[in-house]
Amino acid sequence: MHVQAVQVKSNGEWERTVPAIGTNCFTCQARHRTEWCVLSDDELRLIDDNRVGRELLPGEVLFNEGDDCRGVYCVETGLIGIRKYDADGNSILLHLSMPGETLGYRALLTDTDFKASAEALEPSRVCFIGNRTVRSLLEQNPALGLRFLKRASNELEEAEEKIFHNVTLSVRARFAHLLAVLIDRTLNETDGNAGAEIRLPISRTDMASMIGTTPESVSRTIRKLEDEGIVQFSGAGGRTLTVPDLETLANEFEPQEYL
Amino acid sequence: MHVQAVQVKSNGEWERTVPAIGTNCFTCQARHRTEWCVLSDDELRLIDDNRVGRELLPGEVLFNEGDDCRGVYCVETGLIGIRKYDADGNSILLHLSMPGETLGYRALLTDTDFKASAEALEPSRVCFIGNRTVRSLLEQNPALGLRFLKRASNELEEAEEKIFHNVTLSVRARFAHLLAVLIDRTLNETDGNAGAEIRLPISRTDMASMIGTTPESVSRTIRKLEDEGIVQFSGAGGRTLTVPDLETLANEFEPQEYL
DNA sequence: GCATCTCAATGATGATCGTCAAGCGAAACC
DNA sequence: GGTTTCGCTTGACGATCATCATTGAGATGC
Repeated sequence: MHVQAVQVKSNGEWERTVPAIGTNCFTCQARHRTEWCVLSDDELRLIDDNRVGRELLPGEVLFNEGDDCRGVYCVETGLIGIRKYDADGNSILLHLSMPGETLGYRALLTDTDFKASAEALEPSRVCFIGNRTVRSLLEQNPALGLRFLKRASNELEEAEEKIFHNVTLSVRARFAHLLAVLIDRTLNETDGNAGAEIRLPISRTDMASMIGTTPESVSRTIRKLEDEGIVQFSGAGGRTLTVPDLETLANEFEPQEYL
Repeated sequence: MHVQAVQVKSNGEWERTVPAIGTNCFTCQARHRTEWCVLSDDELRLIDDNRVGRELLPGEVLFNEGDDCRGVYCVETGLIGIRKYDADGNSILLHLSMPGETLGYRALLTDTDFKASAEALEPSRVCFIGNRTVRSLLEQNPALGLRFLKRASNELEEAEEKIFHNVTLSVRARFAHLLAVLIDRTLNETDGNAGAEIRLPISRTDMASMIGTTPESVSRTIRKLEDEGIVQFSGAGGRTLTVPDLETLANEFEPQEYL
C-alpha cells in the first residue's frame, strides 16, 4: 500500500495539508534513501535549517529547462517527472523521480542551467536546499560528494541501457520492459514472482514518450498484450495494470535462451 | 594537425615504440585535461609510481563487459570505443573516449563489473591505475571526487541528449549531428565557421550503431547529403569527410527558426 | 441535464527505415 | 597472381511504425 501524503478532499480539491510525518529532515521518511544519509546530525541540521518545503499538485512545475539552478530539490513524497521538450512542444519523459531522490545536483555541479524540466506527476512534497548550503556541505564532508558520484554513475548506467534498448528492442519489447520497471518501482517488496497489480502513475502519452514512440502505438501494443493474456488494463483511464505472471512479461524483453 | 603517437612503418606493421613524450604522469600531454589535474605533485607521484602503461592497436580490447573492475584506465593518446553487444553479437558504439578521459571509474565506484567493453579504434596509449591507488586518492583529496562527479554529470547530460535525439530526430538529422560532433572533437580549434575536413576515425557500421540505425541507411543518407552538396566523402574507405559549410550541416539537426 | 474537454482506442493510409540480396573494390593472405 | 575476405554501396521489397482522423468514455463545468 502506497502512503499518500496528500489526499483528495470531498470537494475534489487536493488537500494541501500534509501529515505530521517528515516535516523535518530528521523525521523525513525518505531520509535513509537520500544521499544526505552520510551526514552527521550537525550537518543534517544545517540542511534542515535552510531548506524550504513545497507541495506540488499534479502538473505543477518545479523548474524549467533553461532555468538557473539556485539549489537542489529533494523529493519527500509523491512522484516527479523529468521532461525535455522538442521544437513542437511535445515532451519526452526522461526519468521518474521517487521519494528520496535529489534533483538538480548536476546543474549545481556543472554550474549550468537545468537541462530538463521537472513537473509533479502525483501530489508531491519537495524540499529545496540552496546552492550555498549544498556547496558548503560538499566541502565539509567528502563522503557526500562520493554518494552523489555513485548516484550519477547509476543514472548513467540506466541512461546507457536505455539508449541500448531503444536501438535494439522493438516497441513491444520496450513497452513490456517499461511496465516491468514501473511494477518493480512501486512494489519494492518482492511478494512472490507470481503476479502484480499497480496503479500506473503516468498517462499513455507519457509512457509512449518514455520508450520513444506514439500513444497510438502504445494503445495497439496494449491491445495485443491483452489479447495474449500477458497484461490487463482496467479501472479509470485504464490505469490499473494487472500482470498475472511477471515471468511471461519478462520474456518479452529478455529473449529466452534457446539451448 | 593531429599528433599520432604511433606511426605506420614501411612494412605495414604498427610501430609500437612511442615517442618520449608523455612517458610519465608529469609530462603526459593529456594531463591537464584529466581529472587528476587537481592532485598535488605528491599525489600525482603516487599514480605515476603505480600506473601500468599499455599500448593498443586498433581492434585490441582493453576490457570486456562483465569483467571485474581492477582499476581505471586513463587514455593518453589515440581513441577508445565503448561498446555494448546485443544477443546476436552486433555492437552499439556508445561513446568515443579521447585522450585525457579516464575509463572505468563508474564500475570502481559502484563496485560492480564493467557494463560495456572498451576497444581501441586507433593506435592508443593507455595507463592503468589500480583500485587501491584510486581509492586512497579519493579519500585523501576530496576535490578529485568532485571532478569525477562533474565528469559524470556531463556524460549524463550527453546521454540524455542522445536519448532525446534518438526519439525526436530522423536518421538523417542524427547522422548530420554525429558528423558535426566528430568534426568538433577533432578540430577543437575553431578555425573559422567556413568548412572542415577530417579523417573519420570509425567505420560506417560503427557510425550506424552510434545513431541507432543500419549501415545501409547510413550509406543512403550519405548519398543524399552528397547529392545536395552538404558533405563529401572521399579517400580510402570513403573516410575523408569534407564539409564546405558547417552552417548548412547544422541546419539538418537544428531546425531553423521560422519567424 | 447538457456541453465541453481530455485522454484512450481504433481504423486507414503511407512513409520511413530495416531486411535480404547482389555487386564491387580494396586490402590481405596464400 | 589469384583467391579470399571484409566493408561499403545499391536495389528491391516489406514490415514496422507514425500520421491523420474519428469515435467513445469519463471527468468537469455551466
